[in-house]
Amino acid sequence: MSKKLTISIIAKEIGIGVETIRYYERIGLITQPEKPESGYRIYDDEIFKKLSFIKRAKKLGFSLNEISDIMLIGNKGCKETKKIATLKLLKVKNKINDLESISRTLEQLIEACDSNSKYTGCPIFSAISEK
Amino acid sequence: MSKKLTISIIAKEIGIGVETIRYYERIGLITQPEKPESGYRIYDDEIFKKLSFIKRAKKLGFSLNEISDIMLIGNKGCKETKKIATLKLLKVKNKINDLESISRTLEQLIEACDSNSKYTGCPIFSAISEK
DNA sequence: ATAAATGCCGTACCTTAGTACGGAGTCAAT
DNA sequence: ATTGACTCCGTACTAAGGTACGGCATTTAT
Repeated sequence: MSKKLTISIIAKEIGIGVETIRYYERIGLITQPEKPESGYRIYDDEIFKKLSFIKRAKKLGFSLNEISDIMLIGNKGCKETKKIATLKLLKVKNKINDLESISRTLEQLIEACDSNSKYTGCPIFSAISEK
Repeated sequence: MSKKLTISIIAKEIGIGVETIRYYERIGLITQPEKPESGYRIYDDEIFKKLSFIKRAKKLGFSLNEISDIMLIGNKGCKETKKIATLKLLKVKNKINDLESISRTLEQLIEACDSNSKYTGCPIFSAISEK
């Protein structure tokens, strides 16, 4: 007989924690499998697809909530899924802009530290202090 | 007599919540001012400088913990402050890279949705599904 | 003088995505 | 048969940065 797909087998295979799977079940992201009288979860192969889907979607920056929506919409609601992705893209781009502005400022300040004579205090501290 | 600098005056002036100031005091980011027998916090002008400092440092992406460190180091520990800023810059750049990769992928997927014939399902869903 | 506004404190709650724990039951191997 | 590994469940905890609440005291304005 082939090995039973217990939660730790799945977790190891996918590369996440047992508790993470239980957590996904708790929040309804995946459904709990039928359990025999022992009470142990026994999964079928579908779980690999689902957890891999979640893993890949997470890499694309989607939150578990968004992933839940995308899975519910499925393969037929392209318009809705595109909308979710478009909103996400917008948020990502805004975030990039914010971070790039921060990055530029930090670079300048660090540069100023390097070319700093000892007598004028810390350019970074001064920049944050100054009105 | 000039107005007493109560917590709500300060909060309004700086543009943060009263609870936020209390929170900053709780975590030791700023010190609670002396309180007269009434028990009310009465601030002096210094608080404006400190809260403005915090606000600006937050805009530069520093966490409250980092801000606490930077304030403690003050104007004379440029080397240390520069180190904090350099680490932050690194983290910011890494984050930007992550987000840019996500952004590119999302753009491609959204594009694929636009040029999608009705019969092939949702390119976004497919992309996340596919092994 | 009285009512409204503001203040106090401690605690709980929020978000997101998990992680940890404790006590009990079960499964696999020796 | 017993040990050790695995599983169950519910609950609490984590990070970070706050926000909200309840009950009471005080201050300010009318």
